[in-house]
Amino acid sequence: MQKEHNLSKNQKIIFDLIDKSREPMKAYSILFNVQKKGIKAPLQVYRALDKLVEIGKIHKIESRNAFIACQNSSCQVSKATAFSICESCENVSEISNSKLSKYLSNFSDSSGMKYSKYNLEFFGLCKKCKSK
Amino acid sequence: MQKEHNLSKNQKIIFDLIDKSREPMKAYSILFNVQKKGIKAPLQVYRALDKLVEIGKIHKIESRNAFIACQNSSCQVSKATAFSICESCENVSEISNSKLSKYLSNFSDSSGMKYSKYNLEFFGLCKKCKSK
DNA sequence: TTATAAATGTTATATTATTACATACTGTTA
DNA sequence: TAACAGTATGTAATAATATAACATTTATAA
Repeated sequence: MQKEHNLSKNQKIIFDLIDKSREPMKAYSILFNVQKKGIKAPLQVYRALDKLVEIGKIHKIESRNAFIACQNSSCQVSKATAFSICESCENVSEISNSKLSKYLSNFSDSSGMKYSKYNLEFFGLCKKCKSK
Repeated sequence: MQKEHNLSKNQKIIFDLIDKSREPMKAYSILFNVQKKGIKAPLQVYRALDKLVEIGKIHKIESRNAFIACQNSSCQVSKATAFSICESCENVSEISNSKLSKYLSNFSDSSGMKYSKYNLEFFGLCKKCKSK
């Protein structure tokens, strides 16, 4: 199970904002949105984001420099993430597919490298955009 | 087969530099290295990088904002990329594993999304760093 | 309670990437 | 070859993303 983390004040403000958002949020858009709550500087945002990523409450979409709340109540998600990204509407969702995650978590090759984490991003067109 | 592209002057300068590098290169490090060749501005670098990525001669390592030359002579690689990244020495290499690429290229789920591209980044410790 | 780790606040700055606009080159085809 | 379209280049300015450095405060636990 995921360890229960007591979020600090800033962490909670920022997590709640991201969690409510239907789309990935960028750091400076987060900053803009929390300024009325007293969070004034980029570093305050980035520190909270770093922590939230570390404990798996949010994920960074690397190709977009944006953050979404974890959709997955199960454990280990911060070490094994997969997303689908629509290149037209930019909708992003977390893929929760146990076969996929099992396959990738168990992946090993001849390089002698020990993999402890992965991030996978699929790109394409979502149902809506496909039919346009 | 991969279409043969005649690289332009800037594209060639920048590709050659990246191709010779044993590690992923960042845009501004590339800029610094090609200034003696007359490429003076970030935009000149980014334009060449964009094109080189588009035609699959290089790949962007999203989690590192860095670029490496494609190690794969086969086609389609720019649409189906996988890398292993050592979190200690930051060594990055392209994974060429046909089972993995087949599995991911054929991946589909119930979302109704049509996937046309993916990027996968594995993290861990390489052989050398593991034994330290 | 005292020490330690974690979080916060603040200023400044570094790094990564794009906009906007003008010009030049390359290849095609009329 | 002239005209065109598409691609590439040059340049300046600026936007967007992220971190360094330092001082202080709060939470946790020994």
